Amino acid sequence: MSAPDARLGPSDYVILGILAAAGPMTTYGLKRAIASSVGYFWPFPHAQLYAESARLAALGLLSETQEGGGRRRRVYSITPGGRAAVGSWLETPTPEPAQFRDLGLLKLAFGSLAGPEAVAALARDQAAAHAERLAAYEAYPGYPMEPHVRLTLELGLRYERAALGFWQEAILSADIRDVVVRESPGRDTRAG
Amino acid sequence: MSAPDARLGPSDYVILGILAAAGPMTTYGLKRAIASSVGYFWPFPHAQLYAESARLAALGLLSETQEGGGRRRRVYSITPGGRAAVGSWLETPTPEPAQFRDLGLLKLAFGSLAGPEAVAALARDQAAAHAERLAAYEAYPGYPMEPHVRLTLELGLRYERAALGFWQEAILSADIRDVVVRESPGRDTRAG
DNA sequence: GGGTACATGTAATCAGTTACATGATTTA
DNA sequence: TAAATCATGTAACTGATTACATGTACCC
Repeated sequence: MSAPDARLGPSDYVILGILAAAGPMTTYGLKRAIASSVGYFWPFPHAQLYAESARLAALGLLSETQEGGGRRRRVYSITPGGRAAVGSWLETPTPEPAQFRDLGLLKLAFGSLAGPEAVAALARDQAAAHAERLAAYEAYPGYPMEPHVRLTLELGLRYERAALGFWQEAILSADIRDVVVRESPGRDTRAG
Repeated sequence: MSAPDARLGPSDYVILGILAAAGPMTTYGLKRAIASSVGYFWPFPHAQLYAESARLAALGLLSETQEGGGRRRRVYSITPGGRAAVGSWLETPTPEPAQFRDLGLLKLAFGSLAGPEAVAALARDQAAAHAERLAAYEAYPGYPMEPHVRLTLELGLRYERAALGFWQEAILSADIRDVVVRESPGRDTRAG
């Protein structure tokens, strides 16, 4: 059935998924649609959209038409091939672990190079930042949101709460290693 | 004092930080040192080390010497300039929010395109994967680990626990949106 | 009618990844 | 001593980010 499966990356599936779910739109439309859905946790700078969607069109997974009017913007829609590609992607398992890139955490790892003062300042900073994000998450409007997307937000919330708690404990403990010490004795590894 | 501050990225600070903390080593040594510290959450493919550390040497932040023996491996050590760079990096605040790239979450966001069956399968998958990682984290040896690094692991643990709980609830609920529904009543959307 | 914010796009660069290649060391 | 594994490195490519440039709408 001639699947033209040149390797697609996650970003490609974001584009395909949005178009499959919400119908044809311009590149700018894509930008907004992404920003209001997976954009919360999957960064996607708009410049990339142009390259990426052109490539998908070349692969036959999108079809591209130009507007007639003054500025001839491109409008993309998904082809049956594209739809099939998202579908099978959604159904294949996802072995790769999630990766989180946290600059604060990175700095913490090198805390021994800075004084305890600097580490404490870092903790205060990070706690504040996470509190702010948490508040922003909680403030999102509930109504016009696709349920699955809302779910992803729920996990985002939990991550933020975990981070906030972590950094707050780090603040409270004069010596930072108390965070772990306090955790260790009572911790039964119930992961089994 | 002529700080040659060509923009440094996080990866650069990883290299500088390791060398500052643990003394001179070969590129391969760096690879291992990274793997056993921040490598848990900050992926750093070894191929990048060669390019990156050469660049840092060119900037005068590292000094590079060749071994005399059969294979003339490069040994890097940090210069005073390099040490200063890490130091000031550690002391400047970190405004950028952490970003987590989670393929499972991305698929969940597009759950409406797949059947509830597929979403349920996804949830089962993800729960299993996170449980496994959680177990791996908990199994790390405690003793020879630098306390700050251990702390980062602690946050990693909490993230994994949050994710595990999330996906487990998703499994349990026949209809996936229950995860949110159950959360909602207690949560007053205080966004005004 | 000029400023400001939103919309639309290109180009250059940089970081990250994959793939490959080969040398050294251990082990069966 | 052959196979396997660990160590070391290069090259090519793809994806992500930055910077810029310009167009259009609205608002004062």
